[in-house]
Amino acid sequence: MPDTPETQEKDRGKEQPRRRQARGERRIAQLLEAAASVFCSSGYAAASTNAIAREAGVSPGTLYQFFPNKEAIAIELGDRLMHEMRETYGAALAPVDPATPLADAVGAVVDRFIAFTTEHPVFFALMKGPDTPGRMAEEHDALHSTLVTRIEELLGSLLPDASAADLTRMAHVCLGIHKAGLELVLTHEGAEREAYVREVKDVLIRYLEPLAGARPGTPDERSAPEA
Amino acid sequence: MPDTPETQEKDRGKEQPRRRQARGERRIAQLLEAAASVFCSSGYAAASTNAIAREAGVSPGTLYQFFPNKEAIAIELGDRLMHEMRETYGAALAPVDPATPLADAVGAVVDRFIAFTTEHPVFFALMKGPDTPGRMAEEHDALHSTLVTRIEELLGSLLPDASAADLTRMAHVCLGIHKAGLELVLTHEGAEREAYVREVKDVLIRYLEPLAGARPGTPDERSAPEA
DNA sequence: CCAGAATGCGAGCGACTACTCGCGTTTGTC
DNA sequence: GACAAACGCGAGTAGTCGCTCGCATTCTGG
Repeated sequence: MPDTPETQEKDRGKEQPRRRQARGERRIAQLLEAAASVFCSSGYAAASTNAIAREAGVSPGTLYQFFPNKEAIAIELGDRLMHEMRETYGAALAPVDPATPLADAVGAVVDRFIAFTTEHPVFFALMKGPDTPGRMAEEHDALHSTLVTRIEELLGSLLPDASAADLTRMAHVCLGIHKAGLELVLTHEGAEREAYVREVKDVLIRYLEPLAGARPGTPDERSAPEA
Repeated sequence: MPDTPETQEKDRGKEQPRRRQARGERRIAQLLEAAASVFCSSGYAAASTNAIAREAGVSPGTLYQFFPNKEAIAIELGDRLMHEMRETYGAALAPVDPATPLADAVGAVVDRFIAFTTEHPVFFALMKGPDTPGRMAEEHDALHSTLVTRIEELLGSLLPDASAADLTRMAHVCLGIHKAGLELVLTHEGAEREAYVREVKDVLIRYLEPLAGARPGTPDERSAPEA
């Protein structure tokens, strides 16, 4: 009889999450926190599961009680980060109000993403490295595509005559600038970090402003260089 | 008697390059080429010495006849790349003629670096990864510092009133933009690649142009967007 | 209170790594 | 042609990695 409840359970839910006690949930959170720390300082590939377990103060066997393999740790971490990002900054991904001045729109988006990344440095660490595993890269690509599409929409409202290829290219350039800026911002602290944030915004605004032409807004309000 | 010629040889020249036959030099070039290919597709850390030897069509033992360890392969590769870059594009690092229009100066430098990187993709691969070994990172930092200094000099001639901190920050931003642009350029081919090159130049020119103020040159000659 | 599940441990397994060693082959030199 | 040095090989070494397994402990539903 192949239809015993056990068999059905194993066949139906591909990876039915076994019943967890409160203790287990705490361990999972603890392990993910440790993994974030280790990933952040070593990158994904160089991070060893034994090191993660040690950082969390548990044995390797305990780690594998809650995660089937190393990749699953990164995936779960990525899922939680994505979820929190969508929950906290979902508005930053929404189509922008065409009445908003360009400088304000760019500034707001950059501020939000920089705030999220400085609070969760592991997010950048996992996205940067070329050593991220299969499903992780997929998630990254998905986020990347989402952002490119949003930027394309914004640019399309500014440049109705531009071709789709041009819009896509410009969107990729904007994302590239933002990513390079993130790296610079994260390597500085305090006032210097603030200065870099302003600089990144200026780069984006000056790149996009000539394209906007005669638009409503206050183009002179952009932050001026100290010189 | 510790002063036998053999002892002196071992003590004096730290790693006296043993006498090579023409065959050996060929093998070294062959191994470096194979290493470049493997580093390029896997990054430094993920590249295995056995894979490099296999790619070169030799045994692991042969590889270690010419290189003391894995790091030495990357270092020798880096040294040869640096040497070739300085030899070929040394002029691009020299102080710019203040009479050159900004757009031309930026365009020339970007063109040269992009040409070098597309011809030697392993250069970018080794510089990008966070997994590069000790001396490799030092070389990268040295090149980075050199470039920052050159850009600071250029910016200083444009903005005599700016503070040193501001100049350094702007130089880092310029380098970051260039690096991000390189990544975009390398992931495209043909006409699309050309379009990205133009875009990167525009980003830099529009970032720097407002700072130059009323300068001689032909500011309207910069490439216009297709829109 | 007690059976069974969830949790926890850490020695250990197989696979992979950078790297070595002993021995045979090729090459330059006198 | 002989001798030494350079070249070439590939099985083998020690170490690390992700991951497993058997067994002890703690929790929880009935």
